[in-house]
Formats: sequence, C-alpha cells, structure tokens
Amino acid sequence: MGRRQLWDRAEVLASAMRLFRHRGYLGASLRDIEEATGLHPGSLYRVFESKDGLFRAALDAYNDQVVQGRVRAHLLEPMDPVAGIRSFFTSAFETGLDPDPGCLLTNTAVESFTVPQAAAGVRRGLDAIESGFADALTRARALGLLSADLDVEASAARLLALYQGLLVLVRAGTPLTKLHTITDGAMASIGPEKDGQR
Amino acid sequence: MGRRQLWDRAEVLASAMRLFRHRGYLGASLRDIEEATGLHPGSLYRVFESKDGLFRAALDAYNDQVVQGRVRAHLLEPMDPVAGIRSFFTSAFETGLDPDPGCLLTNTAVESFTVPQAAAGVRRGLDAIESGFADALTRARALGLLSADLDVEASAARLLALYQGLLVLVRAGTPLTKLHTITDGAMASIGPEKDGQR
DNA sequence: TATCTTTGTGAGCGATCGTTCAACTATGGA
DNA sequence: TCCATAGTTGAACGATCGCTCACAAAGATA
Repeated sequence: MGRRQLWDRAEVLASAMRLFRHRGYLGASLRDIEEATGLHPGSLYRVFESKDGLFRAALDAYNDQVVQGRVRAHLLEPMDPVAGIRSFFTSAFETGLDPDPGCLLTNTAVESFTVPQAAAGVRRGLDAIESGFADALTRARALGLLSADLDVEASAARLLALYQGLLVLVRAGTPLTKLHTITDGAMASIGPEKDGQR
Repeated sequence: MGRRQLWDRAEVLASAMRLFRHRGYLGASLRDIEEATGLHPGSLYRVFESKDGLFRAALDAYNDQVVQGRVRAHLLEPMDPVAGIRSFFTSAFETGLDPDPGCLLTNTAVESFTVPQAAAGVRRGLDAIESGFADALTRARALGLLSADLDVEASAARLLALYQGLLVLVRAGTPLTKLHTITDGAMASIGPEKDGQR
C-alpha cells in the first residue's frame, strides 16, 4: 500500500559519506547533500529526521561497510598478516582514481566537539581498526613472522595512532614518498623487516 | 594622531586560536569570535580583512608561538633529546587545566579541503615539528643515546605521523593509559628503551 | 473508478551566517 | 579650540542555513 520509495538507501548513504568525508559535517549543506544524493529535503527528513540523523546513519554505514570491509580484507583474511598490515596502510593513500583522500572516522574525530552526537560512532570505528590490528599481529606472531614476545595490545594501539596520523598527513598533501617511508617505519617497528615486500 | 587601538593583537590572536582549535574554522561564527576575543566586527574587518584573514593570522601565530615554542622547549633545547621527544608527546595530552585538547594544526589539516587558504600554514607547522624531531634525533645519535645507523629522516617522519595520530585519538576521547602506551611505543621504535624514565 | 496511504517535490519559513558602514569616540597637531 | 585622523560600535544587509509543509504523484484496496 502506498507509493514505493524511488531511491536506494545504501546508495544515498554511500554518496553522503563521500560528501561528508570531503567537506566535513559543517561544510556539507543540505543543498550539497541534495545535489550529491539526489534526495530532496522532504524525503530526507521523513527518513533520517535531520541532517544529524543522516550523518549518523552515514557514519554507521561507513563503519559497517568501509571500515569493516577494509579490516576484513587486509587484517583478518590475508594468509600473510604482516603483508596485510602493510597493504592496510598503503590503501589509505594509494587511492588510485579517488581524487580526494582521507577517512570519515579521522575527520569526524577531529570535528567531534562540534558534532558530539557522532563520538560514539567514531569510537566504534577506531576500536574496530585497533582490534583488527591486534588480530593480524596475533596471527603473525603465531605464524612466527613476528617476535614471540611482541606486545600485541601496545603494538595495535601504536599502529592505530600511526594510521590516523597518516590520514592527517594525507589530508595535508604530504607527498607519496614520505607516506611510504612512514609505512615502512610502521612495519619495521613491529618486527624484523623482510625487505622488498612492498 | 587618531584614536589608539584598545586591544592587544597578540591577546586577540591567542583567544582566536583557542576558539578555532576547539570549534574549527566553520564551527566558529563571527558572533563566537566576538564573544571570545572581545573584538567587534568593524575592528576585526579593519585589521584582518575577513574571517579568513583572522584565521590565517591565528594559524601563523599558532605556528610561531605554540608550535615553535614547544619544538624549542622539548626538541631543540633539552640536554637529553630522547627525554625531550617523550615529553613532546606527553605534553599533547597531559594538558592539565585545559579542558579541551587537540592541535590547531591537526584540525586544520583535516579541515583543509573546506579552508584551502590555510594549507600553506598547515604545511609550515608540520614541517617545523618534523625538523624538530630530526634535530633531536640527530643530537641523540651524536650523544650515543640512539643507534648510530638510525635513519633520522625516516624516524622523524614516523614520529610526526604518530604525533598527529595521537592528537586525533585525543580528540576522540581515548583514555590516558592508552595514550601513554602509544608514547612508550614511539620511544621504543627509535631505539633501545631506558626503562622507568617517564 | 474512487479512496486511502505512502512517497516525492520544492517553495518558503525563521534563524543565523559573513560582512558592511554610518555614527560615535578618542587622540594629536595647528 | 577646532579640525583631521584613527579606532570603536552595533544595527542591518543580502545570502544561506537547517528545516517544514502543502500539494502532487504513485501504488494498494475495494
């Protein structure tokens, strides 16, 4: 009964998270959102209640799809967890076609004082990345790829910080060579580097 | 000849950088600025041309005073450069009285797509920190505190990334213990840790 | 077909944005 | 003392903000 919804929720959220990642919460107006998603204000407010509601939905979708997807693909599933950690890092700046880099989580963490409703989602995403690192490190240690007395918890926390820092530097226009240098250093800091495995 | 200026430029810029650090460029309205600095719009526009001009002036002042001051105090001047690096890190989250943490550089780097005029200032500040790290590392190496074959340039880049990441996590409300863990890891990654020197 | 329900559309609301400017106030020199 | 100059003040401008709502369109039921 009633008219069918013409738009796909997942597509709208995907456009919204791209826009919010690029411009931030405050920098993305409802006119921008309408242009990016094709959603008119009326429909938006019927489904998402407010701009804030849309943002929280987009952040949740970002966590569930983008973050979890990358954690799974690079940290949980690869046969070689050490190589997976490396590719997790490089995938943050070797975006290929995508012209505007960065991470919605990082950006929202920084903006979180002006958008406090998003703090919980930020924490959730950061925790997911950190436990992904911890999982990969644990597996690498079990495989003998890393030292047996590696402190997994501390290393995971440090990798998360380095990863977030990388995403800040990406936004500041740091050249690729330096980002690679940082990635190499991150790998060296968790254990003996096997050369030429980039 | 003519009336004297009633306000101190340095004080106004100090208030402005606090406000911008807390709320971001877009999140700080001119009414907020007026309340924080005591500067009425007319005076502001006479001296700084625009909100953007004030922001750039505040970012420059932040670089010249806060960033350079901390680089000097922790990285360039201390007798023990390794301890200096550690205190540079801890000073980012052991703010004491200051209720709202974070770094104007980090925040502006993330916001830089919506405030492109600030990109140059961000780069300048980040470079100052990185070369401060490089200086401290070079001195530490010369003093025999760090391995003679330490790659200073690469380590400085990695410390900068870790530091920026720390400032993201601070904003996200990461507990102090974890921030200390990350700091410990940063120190361990540049050389053999001398225990209990926090 | 007529009716009911759900969704789409976009003009327009009050509020607030960054900015301007005319009136006002203080100061130094003639 | 009076004028020229520099600085202060805050009302108000047009633009844009997030948001609302009356109406149109589209499917389901009878």
